[in-house]
Parts: sequence; structure tokens; C-alpha cells
Amino acid sequence: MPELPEVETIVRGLRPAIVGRTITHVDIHLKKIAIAPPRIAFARALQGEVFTAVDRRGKYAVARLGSGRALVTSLRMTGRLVVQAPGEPELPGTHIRLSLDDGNRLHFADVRTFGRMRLVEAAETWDADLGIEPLSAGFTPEALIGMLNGRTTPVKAFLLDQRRIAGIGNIYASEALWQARIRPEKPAGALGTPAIRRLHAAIVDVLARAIEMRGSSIDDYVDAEGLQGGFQNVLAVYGRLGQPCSRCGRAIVRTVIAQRGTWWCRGCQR
DNA sequence: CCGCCGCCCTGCTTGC
DNA sequence: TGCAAGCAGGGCGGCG
Repeated sequence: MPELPEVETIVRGLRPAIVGRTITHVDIHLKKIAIAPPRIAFARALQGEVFTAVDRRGKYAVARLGSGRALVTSLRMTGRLVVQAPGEPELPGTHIRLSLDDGNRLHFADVRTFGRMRLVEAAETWDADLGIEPLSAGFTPEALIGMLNGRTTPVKAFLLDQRRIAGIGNIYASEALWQARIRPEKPAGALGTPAIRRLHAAIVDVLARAIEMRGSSIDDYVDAEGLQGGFQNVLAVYGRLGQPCSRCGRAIVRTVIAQRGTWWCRGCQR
């Protein structure tokens, strides 16, 4: 499932492929996927637009358009954004296809159809509910201390809450907690300062290493070129039920926290 | 404001 | 072997 590192990898791949390109044609195969402001037709509005930049915010890919509008894509679990050249077969499960003036096509595919592609106005704030970027300068240990203060929710649930920190999903929440040696069920506000400092460092380190390895391909994730990532090969706990912890040797367990599978080590995560 | 829960979907796994 | 039920999960809306 695409989280911050996967979306960052996709965005970096999209940038050279689509910035400067004009959208010549828009095909929508599944209408509910394409969201537009009231009284604006998604396909008609996009036709003729130029991509001016591609950014990431949390788990969202944000394509800036010449008009000042933006095309915001949420991939959820199984969404894919892939650029294909003329002659390449249509990406299976494509719901939206943007044809570009160089002949390439940008496909948005999603077997589970949970993902969305949303056109937003220049003046529209679509990300008001999203929290801090964990790889930004503002995400300091002190900021994390402030955010955790007084919270009773399990620290794992806190990490998944996009209103606090934007971009961490189920894979990297489990991995960061393992690296910081923190028990996922621990109430967020009960962490001591040393533990919070370890957690801060672990979040930044895990996300940065995952970006370096072009993300984790667990189920469907591929980058903008359709290629898999590499971080799934170095995961410490996620999906590793019963396998020995690389730090203490104890078998990895799986519990459910905030309705999400959580993999961790009872031996060294306190 | 905060925390919790059900829903959306389809493909894979499980169990009879 | 075949089939149906169960499960997984990010974001969102509803509820207390």
C-alpha cells in the first residue's frame, strides 16, 4: 500500500515524465474515481492543461496545472499511477487515462477502486486536515513531544493518524516502532522523553531509507515506470509473523491495534 | 476535541 | 477439488 516513501518515489518518477506536457485527452472509465468542484466537468477541465510541477503531501501526489488548479491523487491501498509510452499495452484496471502531447499516457489504475483523483481549485485548501510532514524541518523531537502530550490512544494509532503526522501508514508505523524499541500498544502520552527521541529518529530514518530503496512492494505497489521497490526485502517486522526478531531472536507477533494488523517483537519493544 | 467503529471494494486465504 | 465465507486496509463520515 502506497505510503509516504512509495508516493515520493512515484512523484519523482512522474516529474521528468509529465512536467511541461499538455493533456490532450482525458478518458474516464469509472466516474466515481474522478472528483471535481461543483459544476466543473473533470475531463473537460483537464483537457488542454499543462503540468507545471509534481509534489507530494502526505500520501497524496499533487500535480500542479498551468491554470493554478491541481490534480490530487490518493492511491489508498491498490492505486497505481503509471506513465506508458505509445504501443505499450493499457495498464490493467485503468480508471482514468490522461493522454499527453508527447504521445505518452498517464494511467490511474486501482483494482479495489478506493483511490481518488481530485481536481482542486487554485484557491482551494484541500489539505487542511493533514498534519506535519515527517521529513520537513519542522518535525523536531520537541514537536513530537508536544503532539504526544496527553494522548491516551496507542502510539501505533497515533502514528497512523494523518491529522498529526502525514504520510505514515501501516508498514512504516510498525517498522518505526520496532526500530525505536517501543511497544505499539503503549499510550502515546505515556512515552518518556528518551523513547520519544528514539521514535522521532526512527520515523525519519525508516522513511528516508525506504525512499532510498524506492518503497516497499507488498501487494500492488509499483512506481511511475511500473517497477517494484526494494524495501520489502529489509522489513524488520511488517508481515514477518513467527519469524525471529533480528535484534533479540524472539518470534515476531501480530496483534490488531486501531483495526490494523500490527507486527512487533514482545522481546525488545517495551 | 477525541477516540472508536463501520463502510467502501476485490483478490487472496481459509475451511469445510 | 470446489465453493463460500472471511479477511485485509486508508480515509471518511457518523456516533458518543
